Amino acid sequence: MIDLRKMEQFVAVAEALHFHRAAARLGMSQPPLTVAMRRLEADLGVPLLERGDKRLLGLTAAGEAFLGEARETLRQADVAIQAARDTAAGRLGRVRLGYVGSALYGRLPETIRAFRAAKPNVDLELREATTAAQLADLEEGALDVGVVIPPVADAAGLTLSDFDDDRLCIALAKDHPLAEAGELAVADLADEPFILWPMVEGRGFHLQVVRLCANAGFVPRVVQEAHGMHAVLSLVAVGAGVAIVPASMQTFRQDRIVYRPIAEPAAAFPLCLATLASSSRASSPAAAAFVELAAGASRGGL
Amino acid sequence: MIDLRKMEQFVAVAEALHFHRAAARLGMSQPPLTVAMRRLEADLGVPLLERGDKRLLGLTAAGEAFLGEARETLRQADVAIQAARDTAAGRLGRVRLGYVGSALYGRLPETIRAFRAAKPNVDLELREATTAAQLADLEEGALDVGVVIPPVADAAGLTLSDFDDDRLCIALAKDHPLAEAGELAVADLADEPFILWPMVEGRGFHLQVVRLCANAGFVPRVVQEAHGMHAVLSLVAVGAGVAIVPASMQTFRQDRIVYRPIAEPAAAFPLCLATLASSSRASSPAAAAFVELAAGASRGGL
DNA sequence: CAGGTTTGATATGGCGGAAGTATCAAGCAC
DNA sequence: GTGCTTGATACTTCCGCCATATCAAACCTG
Repeated sequence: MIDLRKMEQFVAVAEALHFHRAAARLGMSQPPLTVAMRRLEADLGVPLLERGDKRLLGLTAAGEAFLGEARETLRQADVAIQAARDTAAGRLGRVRLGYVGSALYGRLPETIRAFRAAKPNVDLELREATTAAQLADLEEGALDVGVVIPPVADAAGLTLSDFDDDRLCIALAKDHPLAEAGELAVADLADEPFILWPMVEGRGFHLQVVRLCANAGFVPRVVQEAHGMHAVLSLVAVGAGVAIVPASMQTFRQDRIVYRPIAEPAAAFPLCLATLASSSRASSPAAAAFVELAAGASRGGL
Repeated sequence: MIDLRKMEQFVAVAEALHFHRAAARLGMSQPPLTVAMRRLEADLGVPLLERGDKRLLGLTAAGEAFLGEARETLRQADVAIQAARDTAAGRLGRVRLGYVGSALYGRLPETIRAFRAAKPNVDLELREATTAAQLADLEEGALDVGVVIPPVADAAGLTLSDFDDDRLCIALAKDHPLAEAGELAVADLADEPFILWPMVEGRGFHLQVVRLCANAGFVPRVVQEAHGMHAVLSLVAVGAGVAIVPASMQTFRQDRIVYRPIAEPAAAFPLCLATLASSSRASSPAAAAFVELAAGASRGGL
């Protein structure tokens, strides 16, 4: 019989293309894995692995086809188990929500609060991660909903919906020469020292700022990287440089900082909700409810 | 471990709400089924069945939730198995088929139609390309099957098989002086104005014609290039010149055109199917099926 | 209420599958 | 060649599943 265990083993072998490493990942030894794969092939009546002389070369076409469907089967089996446990525990569901760090300064916190209030029995798991990591997790079924920074190459069956439509603005020390101006263009900052948060933490936002400067014809001279938006603003306050931040940061008022809007249309800073097309349909009604609530709030303004 | 067998058993029990009948349906006896269900519940850590005093009353909420997802899991597992088998049998998959432009005027279209009808679940991707480009793509694994013009230097492990055995013929305006002749030699055309399709579109065919003329001792005087075989024939029809075309074009009868066979053996215009030797074996059964169908039809005449 | 029927639970033995250890065989690197 | 890598094979052990046999409780029937 072809059971989930064999599928799991096959997926490991197919991914590692190496019996020994696959066995290690499965926490077993190599010989039974070899035997299991031969047996799986025998049960299917179809070769899945292409064996060169004493070395795995790759998957056959059938192997490729089986790999994808087996992954889906394992994911679905997990859904079944979770569904039973969640229901028994009185939970109506679970939403694993990923978000890029910069989303915390927009309307995401309010949305989270609203969802928790509307569905107190749904587990909302929060995970900060980059856009790329979230998309990967979504495809693996490790995430239900992601708050990501577009553009997103829709490799797999991802569904996107607008979530937040923030803009970027410029944060300056109050006594900065440019602080008097009404509206600034990004180009005005060409010679200013920049404070930016590091590439590793919030890659999408980092790129957004760099791209905005590139459009204005210069490369920002970064004098300081700061972890976290509040650290960035603290450095701006002490006059270390200027920063480009989400406009929603203006809610954090501080005497020594002034915010100036950015004229360029390129200063738009939208966020999208991404879900796996198949996931929102069947396997997670709770996730669908989250997306719906977020979209509804979006239409209703804030 | 929770495997597919237990899910299958649970579905049977949940549907029958009766251990004996469920066991009968599963082709097993009742006692192990009872044990299996207890074990399933223990593994999940959740009761699924509501037991009245010595009688199954129904499912718990968790049981209901699990039932649906378990059914889906079983369905998906079946999809995985079928996908592997169908792919191996060539019923499912993808064939990337390259062809030289002139192949479109032979039996390729009919072959494509027959294959699509025979294997509706196989993606047949069509790409027009020169012989050289196809051979390169085949070696890179970017193409599964190519319809090419021989001769082909079998650099790598390419497998060739005869596909089409057309001949070239001469197309003349009906009132052309040579139209009365029975069979013509290419040399008879030495002083005629030629209509040819351009080098860029159908390089192999272009060369074939030029070579044929060179064998007959002259260089064709090309008065007009026309994109596409039908454009060529239209120009022939209005008396702009003569053309050498695949004999299969004779199926496009037109009052103002006559076709004449060419005596020379060099007027053969064969096409071959090329596949990567290793590919036809394992990595693409669908491609192998295409080749087989093409070869079978070839043997069967038509 | 007695006795049989229905329905599920329990006990035990056999069989098969899966994992482990040990070992082998073939290719590859130095 | 020597040693390493990588997969295949042999054999043993152990665990889980299934079947038969049996039990226990509830239900039905006269």
